[in-house]
Parts: sequence; structure tokens; C-alpha cells
Amino acid sequence: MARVSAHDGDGPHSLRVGCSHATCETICADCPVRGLAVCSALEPEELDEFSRLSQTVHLPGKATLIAQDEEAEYIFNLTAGVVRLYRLLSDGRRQIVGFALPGDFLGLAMTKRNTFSADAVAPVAACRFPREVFARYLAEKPHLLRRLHELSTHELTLAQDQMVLLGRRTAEEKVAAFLIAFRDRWSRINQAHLHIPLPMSRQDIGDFLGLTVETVSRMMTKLARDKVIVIVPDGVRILDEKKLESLCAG
Amino acid sequence: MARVSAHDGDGPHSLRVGCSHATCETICADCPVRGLAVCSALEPEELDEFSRLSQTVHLPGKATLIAQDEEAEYIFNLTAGVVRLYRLLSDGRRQIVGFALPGDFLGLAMTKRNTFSADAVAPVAACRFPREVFARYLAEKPHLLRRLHELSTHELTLAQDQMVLLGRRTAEEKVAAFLIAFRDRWSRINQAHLHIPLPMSRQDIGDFLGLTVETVSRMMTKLARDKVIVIVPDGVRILDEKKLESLCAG
DNA sequence: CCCCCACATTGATGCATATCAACTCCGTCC
DNA sequence: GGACGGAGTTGATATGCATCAATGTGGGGG
Repeated sequence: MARVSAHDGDGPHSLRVGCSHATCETICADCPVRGLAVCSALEPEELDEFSRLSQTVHLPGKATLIAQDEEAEYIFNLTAGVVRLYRLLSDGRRQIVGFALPGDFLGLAMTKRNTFSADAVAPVAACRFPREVFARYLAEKPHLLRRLHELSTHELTLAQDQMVLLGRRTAEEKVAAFLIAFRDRWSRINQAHLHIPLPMSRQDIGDFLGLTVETVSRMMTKLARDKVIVIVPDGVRILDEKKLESLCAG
Repeated sequence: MARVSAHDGDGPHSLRVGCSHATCETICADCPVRGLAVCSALEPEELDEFSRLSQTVHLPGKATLIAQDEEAEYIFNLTAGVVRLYRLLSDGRRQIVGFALPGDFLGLAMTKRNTFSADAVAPVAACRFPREVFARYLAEKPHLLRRLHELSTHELTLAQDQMVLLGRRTAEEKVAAFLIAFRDRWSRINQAHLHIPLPMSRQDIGDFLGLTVETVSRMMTKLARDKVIVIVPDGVRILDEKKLESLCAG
């Protein structure tokens, strides 16, 4: 598997090719998200073949992976870091439709044009596949398609959760639900139940929850004042799990 | 194809079996949503086989097709009428996550338990498949799976549109966007570009847009006062299409 | 080391939408 | 025909969150 990196200084699209295909099997076998991602649908011998279709790319924070309305050249399988997915209105309002974590697949829809933008919140590593190549491979692997369909319907369920949150929850419930949901997703990758890292900015959280930065900040300090959480550098620590969960109002 | 009906008086779950399998080919061939629905993925000879797996059901307004958190016995292919899909919070707040129109598929996710509720806004007709039976059939038809995957990713895109709407649009934009979107979907089934039928209540529209009944009503009368629409029995008529579209703020 | 800038927090005020309440319209059931 | 109830509209008021503004904080570069 070719390895490719981008550097801040060279702009978001500059890439450096590193190690060769020869090492790909070991890399895939060691993959931190093996078992979580699409690849879990593949047999070991298919995995080898599959991985030859991809490049490992490393991108710095703020790098663009996917640009809304542009032709979809690549699809990505995130292996490290955090990505925000969003749509923009013409007047600049932004709605973040999701955060992608290691193991997440970007470009499920396989449409010709991207229906959202995606950029790195923090430095990112990903397996990148040319869309056409992936589509051809997919056409002859029904179990991979099945896996992809599972992932899309899971995404759809999450999207519906998010609609309930955006349409019918108060600011405090939104922030509490966000913290719980993010912790649950994070703990699937890296057990650390009570410390929740928050690599994204308050603005990002606000644009995800349909709130302003100020409101997010106020709700965070309210939760801290109520001894439900403590705000720590780059995240929060949960003090009262039960109370935080009860604030989500199922 | 067996035909089955429910009557108001007998409660939402009473069903009457009507015509037999012998007529199913003609029925499927004449299906008003042929070409729109999942079935468009099937060859004529497969369609015959496929239709034998289903029953045609007729349900009155308010009948429940799908109940949240219950075991998913059936999946549905809507052929006539309108269905609301929603989730409830424990305190009674409701978020409608979508309206299903003829041709729409209910139960894409094929999960063991339903992740939302669905009931008829107006009397409904649908092809109903036992989930297990459909799943078995699906397992041996990759092109049907492909079609299902197309439908899910389309749903996902719509869900993301809805997130933008719920998180970042004003009440007036929400109502305008709803009218335009509903007209576009409706016109794919029944050409009538300027008259938009609205079989659902104002409460339903509010629960879809994250607004109260009163706000929906006010925005409707504002649009009418501004000569953008006229409110007619069971719907609206568009007077100024350009203006209505511009209010959506893309 | 200190300046700078982006991010976060806090406070004061405004506004869009929710809430509460009254009234109309219309269809249904006695 | 009249009583009733649900849906829709309209008005008065309340409030949750946005907006505007000021201050605090931490990291990177000269």
C-alpha cells in the first residue's frame, strides 16, 4: 500500500508517497480499525487484493478530504483522527451533519458529486480509494455491498437521532446528548469511559447541535457548575454519569 | 398476490384477505409506482416471484404500519397514500423524520427492531413483505441489494438536508422549503406543479420542521399575505414560484 | 519574552419562536 | 337542529437562545 502525506506548508493537497505496496498486508492486519470498518466484511485473501486498491494518506488539521458539489474522486476509510462533515448555506450558515472517527467510511453514497464537505478537525490518517476503482471492486463483491448497506442504514438511524435532537431538544439536552454520544463512539475505539476528548472547537459543536458558540459554552459551564462534568484541556471529564444521561431525555 | 384490508371499526390491526396470488402479475405490471420503487431493480420474471412474497394491504387513516422499538415483522412498499415516520421522546415531544409517499420503501434498515414509528396520514395501500422472507430473497439477489443501497443513501442525503433545515433555518425558510420539497416529490408521482396537496395536519408539519402548530399557521398566512401562495382546502396553490424558491435560501 | 490571534468564556440586551388563550370553522353524532 | 370536538387561525405575552460586546486564556512566531 502506498503511503502518502500532506504537509501544512505545502497546502492541503500536496501529497508525499511513502512505503510501497509490499508492506500492505502487515499494515492492514495491524490496522487500528480492523474489525470496525468496511474491511471487516472481507476475507484475509480479499483484504490483500482490496488494500492494493488504496493508498494510506496522512493529512494535517483543516485539510479538505471532500468538497461539496465537486466531483467525488476518492472515498476514504478513516484510520486515525477526526473529520467534520458539513453543508454550507449560501449566506455562510453551516450545519455539521456528523463527525467521522477512526473506522468510519466517507463516501458511502458513492455518488458522482459530493453532497457534503469534509475536513480534518485534527491530523488524520485514512485509506483512500479512487471512487471508480472501489465501485468496480464493489460490483463483484456482494458481501462488501451488504456491509456498505449495513453502514448506510446505521448512518441513517444516527441521522434520525440527530433530527430529533435538532428539532425537539433544548440547548442543555443537546449538549448532554452530544457528550454521551461522543463518549460512546469514542469508547468503542479507545476505552476511557470518563474522559471525553473534544478535538473539535466549540463553534464546531454549535454547528453540529444547531446552537451558537456562546450557548454551547454556557451549557458546558452550567454542566460544570452543576458538578456533572469538569472541563479539562481538550475535553471534559464526567463526574456524574447518571445525571448526564438523564439530561438527554430519551 | 393476496389482498388484505383494515377497517376503522375493527381497529388498526384487523385485516381482510381479498383476491388471490393468481392476479398478482397483472397487479404488479399495473402498479402505479412501478419504476419508482425497489421493484424497478427486478426483471419481469423475477417480479412475478417477488410479488408472491408480498400481500397488498389497505389501511385506513391513522393505522399503524410500524411501531417504534417493536419487533419488525414486516417491511412495506407504499403504493398509495401518505405515511408519517416519527420518533417520540418519553415526555411526548415528537419529531417526524419523514413523510413516505407512493413508491417509498419502509424498513430499509431491515433491523430486528423498528427504530421509528409509522402511521397512515390518509388511507394507504402497500405491498407488505414479512421481513424474514424479504431478507432471504434479498440474500440471493445482489441487484436488489444494490437498489436498496441506492435508496438508503438517497434517504441519507435527504436526512442531511433535513438536518440543515432543522439546525440552521428560520421558521419561514422551513415552511417554504417544506412546500417546495413536498411539491417536487409529489410531482414525480402525479403532475400538478402548482397545486400542492397537504394531507397531513399543521401539527404534523410542525413536528417535521421543529416548529409549533401556531408558528406553521402564522408562516402559512404570511406567505399567503405576501401573495406567494393561496391556502386552499387540503393544500396550497403556488402563486409565485420564484419567490417561494428564493425563500428556501440554498 | 512578549505580542498577537484564535478560541473560549461571560455579561447585557434583543428577537424569534414558544406558550397560553380565545375564537372560528366544519364535520359528526345525538 | 344543536351539542360537541378537533383542526386551524389569530392575538397577547413569555422565554430561550441569538446577538453584540467585552474580557480572559493559551499557543506560536518574531
